Amino acid sequence: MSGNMDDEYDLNYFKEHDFVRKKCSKCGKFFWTQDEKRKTCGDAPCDPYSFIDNPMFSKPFTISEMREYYLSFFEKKNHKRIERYPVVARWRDDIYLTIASIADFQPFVTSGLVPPPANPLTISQPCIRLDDLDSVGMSGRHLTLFEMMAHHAFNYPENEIYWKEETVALCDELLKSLGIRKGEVTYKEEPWAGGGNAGPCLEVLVGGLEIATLVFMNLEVHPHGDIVIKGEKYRRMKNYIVDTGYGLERMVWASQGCSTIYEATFPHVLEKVAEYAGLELERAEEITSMSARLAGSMDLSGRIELTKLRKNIASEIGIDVEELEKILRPIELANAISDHTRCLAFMLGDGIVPSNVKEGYLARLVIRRTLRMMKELGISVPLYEIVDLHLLSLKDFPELLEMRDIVLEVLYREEEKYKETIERGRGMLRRMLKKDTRIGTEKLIDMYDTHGIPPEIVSEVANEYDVVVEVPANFYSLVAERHSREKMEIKVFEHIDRIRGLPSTKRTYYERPNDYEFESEVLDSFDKYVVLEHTLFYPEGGGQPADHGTLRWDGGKCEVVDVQMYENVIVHTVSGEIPPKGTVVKGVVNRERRIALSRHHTATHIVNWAAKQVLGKHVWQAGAQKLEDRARLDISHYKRISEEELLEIEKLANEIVMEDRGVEIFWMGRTEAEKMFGFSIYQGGVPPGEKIRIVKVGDDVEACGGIHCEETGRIGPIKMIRSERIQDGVERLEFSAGMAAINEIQRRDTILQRTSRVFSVPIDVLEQTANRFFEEWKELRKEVKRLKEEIAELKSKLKSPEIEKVGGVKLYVGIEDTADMQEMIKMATKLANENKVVACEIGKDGKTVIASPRDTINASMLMRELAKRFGGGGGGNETLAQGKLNMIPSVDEVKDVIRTLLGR
RNA sequence: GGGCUCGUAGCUCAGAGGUAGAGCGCUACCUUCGCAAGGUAGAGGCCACGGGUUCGAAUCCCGUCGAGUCCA
Repeated sequence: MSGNMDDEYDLNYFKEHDFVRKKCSKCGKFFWTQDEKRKTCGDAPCDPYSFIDNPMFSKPFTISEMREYYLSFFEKKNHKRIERYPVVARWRDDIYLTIASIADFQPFVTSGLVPPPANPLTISQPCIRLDDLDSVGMSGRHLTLFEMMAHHAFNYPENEIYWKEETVALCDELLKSLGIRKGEVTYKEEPWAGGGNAGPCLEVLVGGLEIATLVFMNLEVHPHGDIVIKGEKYRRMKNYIVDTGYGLERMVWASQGCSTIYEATFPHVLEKVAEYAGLELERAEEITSMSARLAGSMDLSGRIELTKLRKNIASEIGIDVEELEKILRPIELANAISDHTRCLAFMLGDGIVPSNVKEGYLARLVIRRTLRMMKELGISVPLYEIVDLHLLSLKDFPELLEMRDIVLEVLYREEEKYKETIERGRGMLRRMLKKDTRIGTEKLIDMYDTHGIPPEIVSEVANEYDVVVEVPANFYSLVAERHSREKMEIKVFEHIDRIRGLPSTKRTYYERPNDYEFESEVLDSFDKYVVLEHTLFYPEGGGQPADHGTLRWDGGKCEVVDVQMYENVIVHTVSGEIPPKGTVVKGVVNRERRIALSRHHTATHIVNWAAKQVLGKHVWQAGAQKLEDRARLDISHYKRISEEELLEIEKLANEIVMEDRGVEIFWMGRTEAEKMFGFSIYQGGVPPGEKIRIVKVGDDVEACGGIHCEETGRIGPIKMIRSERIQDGVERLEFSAGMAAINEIQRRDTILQRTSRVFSVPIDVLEQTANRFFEEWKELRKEVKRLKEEIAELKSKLKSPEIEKVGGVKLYVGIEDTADMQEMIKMATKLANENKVVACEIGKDGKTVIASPRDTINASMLMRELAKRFGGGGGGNETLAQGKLNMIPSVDEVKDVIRTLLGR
């Protein structure tokens, strides 16, 4: 760490309020305190918790009370209260979940590009962090979901709101007002870095607990930076940000002085969960409290520390580790279950659909983890009931309750699905164990990786067969090894450096969406690329493919086959000769293609909206692609879309078309747009920049850079083609719009017409006719099979007299005129089985079947010998062989082959 | 986005180039006062679909559709 950070903390506020800077006698870090006698920094593991059974504040607070107290405190201090953001970070493409309050304002507000929604502001932001999953429930202080209360000030060179002095003063005043006594707060110096930014930071410690972090973000990663933190070079930013984070649940915990944060945060759910599990929490109160206190003084990360923790606590209390484990484990599980279900209430309530991809996978991870723990604890009520307890009690978040029906159904389905997976796995294991009683590491990994069966289940089933399974300690890293990452190739334009010197291309396609011809100067041209001063050609983006067309100039012409935008420079890829630099070219955009693409684009917005109406608010665009003849829209949804729903979506979409609504397109400040329309504007990803382009189609509002129809009526008909499940939890809708829809409808109609002609029936009865034919065909097939057997029976009886003896074996050779393979097999096997005859049936086309009784002649060898002699191929087993001969042998020739075979 | 599995009787699955199978369930009969159970016989298969390789494909290869699962 660079030494020049030290004076960052030398604040007047500290000096004026009797704070002194000290060096922790244990960890050696510096901290500020009003307590002359204090030697340690106040943080774990240097100090133990002192607030348990000894509340830090003047009165106990509930979550609601503390949140309101905090927010109104800062409101009184001229901060604007801001509504919370969703826990799924839709406005960002670098993280799935909201992990901190500052995440709400990254990257555009923090970089200075976009003004904040208010300045300064205060917020209580629910955040989800899944990195410490293993500690949740055990440590007494880890939660998957917590509320980060914060006040933020965004300072610019020309406009400073406030900085370190005021931030610390506000913090100190807040804590004083809560009843903290002088000398009980320490401010520990701890430089902070993360996400490309860094800065000095003070950790606020009370009673051994870190309740807040005051970050002064003023550095950014830079290759020539002069400040080094954690091995990275940073430099000062022009703007600097007060990024505070107060742990709501921790403050409530400190105010109550109960054993764990779980008791402070969701006491009612915890009680219920204990009740479901038949636990009596009071009886273990003393041990829990002791354990929590000790856990506080430990830095928990990873398994090893946890076992160490157990040992310490056990020796402290004076019982052995197993005994302690038995008492603590169920309580820890109850804690974790209560926590995870609260996390799920927010995840699903904010619209995450469990899936095997993206944020949906994280939701599934939490769901399955919870189910496993519920099973271990012997809870038989369904998962959704526990989540429902949270939904009903989270009165400060009525928006979650609005999603209740969907959330509960999703959870019900997930639980059923998981049960099925486990059941299937058990079946597989039982079958496996019947054959092979060894289960190696390889098999274990395979079961988990391929079928999702965790090692616990494998051991459990193996125990039924008295098979001991050894689970390697590094099991999950072995799984990870299997997925050794292949690096994705990021396509970078090869001539990017040449392009960088050029001015941004003027994009006239936005102003003149109905023009297809223009003239412009060639700013640069090389290889097969052309850059113009301005262009009507739309570059690929937002799921809309590039325009095609032609460029003409004095003495030349070329086809535009692709258009891309690199750093605001639009590059036309052409085939044919290229216009020389400096010439003026006439560009003509392919009109049909452009119209088809824009129809599909506008239609995509409408279909997305319609799908939300029909399926629910959790529906979110997961990707989209427009083509000339159709468009694809991927949406998040937790079950298959039924035929009826698809028709309903189609109807709704076409209604919007027929209402012929105007499509409004305008540019708007990002923050303002988010405020006005919500985060649902980011359906197709997050566009960069301060101003974003808003496209309103009917009631659908999205940030979108695409080219659209001016009225919905211009889209023409929208025809849903099909829905497809592309991932678990992601449905793809395929549809055509405009002329493409007409083509699709006509294509389908033609198929119907022709098919009904095949059956000579009207279209109306086509389905029942096809059904009838299929049923009859199946009947006839059975009938034919029965008849063939009957024929074979009869024929084989007739053949008995023709049997003759060759070299000690009875032989029948028949040349069949009409029989097919199946029939010949039946005849031959009958002769072989009932009359102990080597039967050789040869069809007119050379297809041959040989059946031989055991201990006579190997049918397969005979077949191969015949094939060798007469051309063709074939084989089989000892008693039955099939094949095809190119020349049909006479009976005598067959006998001859048999004689030589027997002679050997 | 990437990887790995799997689609065979109503259900659970075996078969892994050579005549499509087992258990449960179903139907009928036998046994019983009746039920449970047992015995006997039987029905029930576009082996997901479309191509290819082969004398021959449920089986091997490619594609499509459907399902499961792990990783990011």
